Amino acid sequence: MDRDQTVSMMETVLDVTPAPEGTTDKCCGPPLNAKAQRILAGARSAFQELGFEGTSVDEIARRAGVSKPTLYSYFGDKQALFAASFADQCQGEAALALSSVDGTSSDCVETALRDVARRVVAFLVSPSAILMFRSAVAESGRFPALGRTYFETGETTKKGLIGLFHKAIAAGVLAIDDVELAADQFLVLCKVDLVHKQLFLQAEPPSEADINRVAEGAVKLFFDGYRKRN
Amino acid sequence: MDRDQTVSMMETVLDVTPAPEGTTDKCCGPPLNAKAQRILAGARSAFQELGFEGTSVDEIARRAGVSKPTLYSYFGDKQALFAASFADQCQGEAALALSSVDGTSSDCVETALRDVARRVVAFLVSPSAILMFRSAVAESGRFPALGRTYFETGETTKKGLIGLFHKAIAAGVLAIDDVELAADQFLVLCKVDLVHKQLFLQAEPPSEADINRVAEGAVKLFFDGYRKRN
DNA sequence: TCCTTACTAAACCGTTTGGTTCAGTGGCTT
DNA sequence: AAGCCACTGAACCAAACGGTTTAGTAAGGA
Repeated sequence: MDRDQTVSMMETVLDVTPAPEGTTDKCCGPPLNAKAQRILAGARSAFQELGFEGTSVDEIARRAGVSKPTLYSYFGDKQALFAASFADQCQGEAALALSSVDGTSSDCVETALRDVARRVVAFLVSPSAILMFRSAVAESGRFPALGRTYFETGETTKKGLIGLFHKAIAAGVLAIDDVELAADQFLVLCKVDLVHKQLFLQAEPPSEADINRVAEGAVKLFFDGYRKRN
Repeated sequence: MDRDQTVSMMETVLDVTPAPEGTTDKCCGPPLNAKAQRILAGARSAFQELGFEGTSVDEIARRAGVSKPTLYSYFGDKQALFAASFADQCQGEAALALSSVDGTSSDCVETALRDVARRVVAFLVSPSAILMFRSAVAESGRFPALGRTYFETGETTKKGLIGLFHKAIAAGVLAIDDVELAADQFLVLCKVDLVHKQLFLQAEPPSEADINRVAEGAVKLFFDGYRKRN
């Protein structure tokens, strides 16, 4: 009867902790919040495949193997679940992306760069990165916060790359006046062709030869332009 | 359950001619099919803003200023309307994109290239290009035909660019062994930074200075790498 | 005058949506 | 034993969906 106290229910916490204090796990509770993780995983897979509007909450519950009320007890509504699932995904991918640029294996700059390029290309064309890019592009128009989250993820990768550049500049190997621009250029050069094909044609994942061709081309162009001359 | 009989739906007629035999236009019929155009325009704006699943047919009818039955008499169902609106959009943008690369104003290759780069960058960051990219990325996962259409649109632009390169190679100004790769590189270099920012942050359209910075950077890097030496 | 043609607003149909409620269950602790 | 707990499945709700039907209108040609 008193139908409309719906208002105060809407600011859900996003704070995923309605979980049991003592987790019901057998022992020392390896997945600190297993149910929430399963829900997030189900949500991610559904949202990636069907988009926000195309995904029903029932479908998510089905994929997560969880009842709908449980789902709603963890995440207040569909939007909150979407935001949480995307943030979770971003966090995972960010670590992966960063690992692509911070493992400077060689002391020869060109070799190190080639190494980085190969890893970056391989990362960018990976199914998970493609799916995530697609989600970000698709939904950030209506959910600006999501776009910002994704953008920041990319920025940290860029910062890592800029760190590399500064080292090479200090060593007198590279000469770059606009490092921001250079980093952006390096990264887009790693996207050449393959990402596009993965995105619009559903090409099968590129071969190592494809990856090498692009990485090689990127490094060559980049190094030709930014190598310190004489 | 029966979620995916989407396949054969996309090659719908696309042929917009359920219009009256003798068009009811006053005279020689200036807009050969004005109603269909209005519907397409309404559909485009709605789909771009809300996505396929997020857009209701009622909303399209409202934007087009047309009744729902009329809409259904022109385009059989929502998917057909979506396909038609996207194809229409692609056609428009393709012409615009191509015009960016085929107006070789100068006989100095570097100047001509700089000119092309500026036009390509300006095109890529234009609101319509951004919106279209977003649509293509968002929906091509579920509607592969759409992805292919968009990809082909990009390919024609690339072909135009490659034509330019061949002329410059013949003139002994550029030295390129893999022109496909070079064209891809040139185009992605024109996307640096600005497109990303436009896509994920809803930045206001970049200034001419921004565009020049990117175009300049692209040409410099490209020309450094592919200029014929000695 | 009457018929046809293109269109409209509005009601309608069956289904699905996001979200809630509820009765009940298995495992824990005390 | 009793109570608590997170959880489930199914039913339920109002709203919105894609799509169709209906009744009616304005214009043109005979």
